[in-house]
Amino acid sequence: MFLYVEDADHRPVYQQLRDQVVEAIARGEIGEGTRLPTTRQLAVDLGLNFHTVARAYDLLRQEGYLQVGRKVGASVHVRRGPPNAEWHAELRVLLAAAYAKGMSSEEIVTACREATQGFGRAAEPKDSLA
Amino acid sequence: MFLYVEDADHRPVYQQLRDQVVEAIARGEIGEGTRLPTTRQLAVDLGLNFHTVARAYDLLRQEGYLQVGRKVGASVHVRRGPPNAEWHAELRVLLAAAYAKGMSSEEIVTACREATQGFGRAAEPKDSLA
DNA sequence: CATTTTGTTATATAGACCATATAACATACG
DNA sequence: CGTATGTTATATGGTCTATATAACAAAATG
Repeated sequence: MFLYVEDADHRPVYQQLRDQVVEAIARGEIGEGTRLPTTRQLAVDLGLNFHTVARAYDLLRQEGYLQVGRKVGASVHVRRGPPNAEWHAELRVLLAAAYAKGMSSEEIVTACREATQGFGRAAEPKDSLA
Repeated sequence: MFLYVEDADHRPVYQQLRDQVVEAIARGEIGEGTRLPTTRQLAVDLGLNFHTVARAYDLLRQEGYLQVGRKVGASVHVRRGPPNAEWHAELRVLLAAAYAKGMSSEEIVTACREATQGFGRAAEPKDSLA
């Protein structure tokens, strides 16, 4: 199950869920059309309030990863497009941290390449998650 | 001046300052030994409370970018070392977001390489900032 | 058409986080 | 010894996060 709550994680819970969905899409674990658990079901599974789950789903909808509708639930439906300025700014800060600590540009690029290993397109839409 | 406050930025102010110092080190604008403005001076310059600035400096000290001492102030003194697991996790999430939106691994690596352009080692220690 | 299911909206509370404020202390320099 | 700079302490107010209760709206199902 790719959705879970890490108490030791400093990110707000809704942000953790958002990040986990994004990574699952990138790894091809879920793809176009895959349905996610309902907000109430996932809340019960993870011991959360369904508003918290709904907040994660809404963020993912705003960012263009999910399609969410009443009665039909949430499913993956990615609005493709290049990263925005904020993404580039976040990338710069993150890579700057490594460079400032002594990593070379080439080592950084290698780390980035390694980070994308494991990414892949999902073969086909799935009905639900295991 | 590489330290400023962006009201539209969603990051807490102390985090913005932290990120700006890290980027300035990576770009070679400041290097080993460079002194930063005192917490009181920078607070006045930016219209902040000096506790807020001190919080940014303390975070940078904990993460190993600055050396801070009473009366002597803060200066760049980087504790070199490979990125930690949290850095790798943040990188994965960030790159996953781009991949999920349709970017290929090669395009992502290219974006990372471009993000490191502009990085460089500072020529020599400087007394203070312009 | 009624019921059920699922997301949405509204209001409220409590705790954590953030920035500020005031005050004082501790260390180090000149 | 006075000054400068960071550190610690306590407090306040606003914002954010997660939860809680309640109800509504849309859509699917039988």
